[in-house]
Amino acid sequence: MLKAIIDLIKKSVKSDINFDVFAPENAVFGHYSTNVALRLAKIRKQPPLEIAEEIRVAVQAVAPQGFFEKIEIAAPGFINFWLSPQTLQNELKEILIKKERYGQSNVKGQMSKVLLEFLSANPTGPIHIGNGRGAFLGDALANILRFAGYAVKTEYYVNNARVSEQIKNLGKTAIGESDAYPYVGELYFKKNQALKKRLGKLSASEAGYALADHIQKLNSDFIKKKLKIKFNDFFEEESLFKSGEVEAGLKLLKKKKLTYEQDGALWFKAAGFGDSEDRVLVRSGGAPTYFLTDLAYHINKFLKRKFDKAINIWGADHHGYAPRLKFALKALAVKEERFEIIIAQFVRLVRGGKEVKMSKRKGDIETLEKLIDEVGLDAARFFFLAHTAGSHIDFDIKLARERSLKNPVYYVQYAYVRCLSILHKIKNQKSKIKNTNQNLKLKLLNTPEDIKLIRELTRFPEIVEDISKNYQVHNLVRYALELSRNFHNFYEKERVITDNKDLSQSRLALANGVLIVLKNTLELLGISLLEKM
RNA sequence: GCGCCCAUCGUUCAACGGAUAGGACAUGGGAUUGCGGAUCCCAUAAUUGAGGUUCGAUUCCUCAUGGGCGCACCA
Repeated sequence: MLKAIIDLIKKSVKSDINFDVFAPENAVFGHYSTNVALRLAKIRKQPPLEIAEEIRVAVQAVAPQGFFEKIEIAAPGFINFWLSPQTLQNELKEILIKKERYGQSNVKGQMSKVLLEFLSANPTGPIHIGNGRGAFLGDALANILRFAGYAVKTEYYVNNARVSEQIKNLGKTAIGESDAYPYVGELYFKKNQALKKRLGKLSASEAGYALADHIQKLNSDFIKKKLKIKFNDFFEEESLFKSGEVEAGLKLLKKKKLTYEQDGALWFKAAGFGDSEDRVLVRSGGAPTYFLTDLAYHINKFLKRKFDKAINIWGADHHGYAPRLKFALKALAVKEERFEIIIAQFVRLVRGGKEVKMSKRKGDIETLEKLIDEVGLDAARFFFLAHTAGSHIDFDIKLARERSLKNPVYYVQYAYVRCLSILHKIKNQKSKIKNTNQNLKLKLLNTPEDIKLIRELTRFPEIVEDISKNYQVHNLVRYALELSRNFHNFYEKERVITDNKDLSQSRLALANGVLIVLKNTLELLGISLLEKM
């Protein structure tokens, strides 16, 4: 379809034009629609409806016999396409053959090696609810990108540099010289007096480093066992000092004449690359800033490990920092399209309609662990993944608990269980219906419910492909809900097990298709597949 | 003061610049003799305001209003 359209355009227009082929939200406009005639109208100085008709004829000429049910033209100039039942039935066959590979693709050529960094909570305290958003988003996005054919590594950056202010302050807190992190005693020393004793003998910097190590171990353990998120690597900031990469990074910047000294500090000429002001790399006391080590970290990502692309998921409180790093990488000739920062807006915590103000006073931290204990991992994960990263969302803890049984995640899981239940029933009945792809009479799947359900299944690869480009993971959550709805609807109106053996056989194939796609979807999202509920 | 993000049914979230703005929760009705009722069907209900660009604007631009977050030789 695209080919016919593009060929036609090439013949008639010299300049490039942008047009879309999309699946309309409203089913009355067909399975696919295009606005190409509208876009072409001005260039060709011709009425859109006339162009649309021309394209319709051209598409029909190259389409295989019976591929489309119909192609209609609608004012002001859309061309709407309906796939024939036969086309859809063939696609169902594809699903049954490809199974868990259905929707998978291979990215060839450039930009296929991707580093996805996310979560990266400071090792100065527990992981809180706000971190949850980036955590689930990163994990699901990694799954989706891998499925779409990218070679993805996931990484968690541990900010544990001995020389950093935060580690020193953490250390001071540990040895009783500060109360910068007032919850430390309650959370980490109360049940571990030995740790407190051990740290008490150390300098602030060493105590901070050791405590950060202890905290990070607890956090990593939580991530692995309770969040069920696996990282390929935990990359330690401190390691950049040990390896000499911080020094090397500094040398590189100096060599490129991107630095200067002023007020005893070393500055990076960020303003020259579009930043609002220059930035400090080395403080007047001689200590490197976070910016310098972070830059060394990104030099490591791009120049040492040679990732084609680095995607960072950050909380909204870091958005002001993003331009600095972007401009610095630009100065080092790292192409802009190789670096992507996804800003996840804050989650506003609400309890029974009232905002919960996060405070560092002890016992007042809304940890992600507490939330998961209250509402369950699947429900929490589904909630966070359901919204686009840019929106400011409210999380009502009270409501989440009260309504945990009404969480939409169960709607999806129930669809899966229901589907599975039918297949088990057939198996147990030792019926004559066989679970096989041989001699299927898929043309029997011709009721509106059959067609609608198959069509929904065939959207899966398109959704995955879109997300691999726009990173809008919430679209897959919405798809999971829509597919489930379609299945529940189908279930009410049609039967899988009927008196007609051939029809039953075909419907069984359809149920298998639903199971396959639903499984693929939930696995990408990281939502559990339940056998029964 | 400057910058980034957000504003959509009662509530909470969707909608690559496309056609009749979609779902969930809440509210009000309805669905029993067959595959699991954690389901299905129906109804009520929304684009913050004022301009602009466009064949077409919830979407882009300007201003206003109201929120979130930044603006360190913290991370």
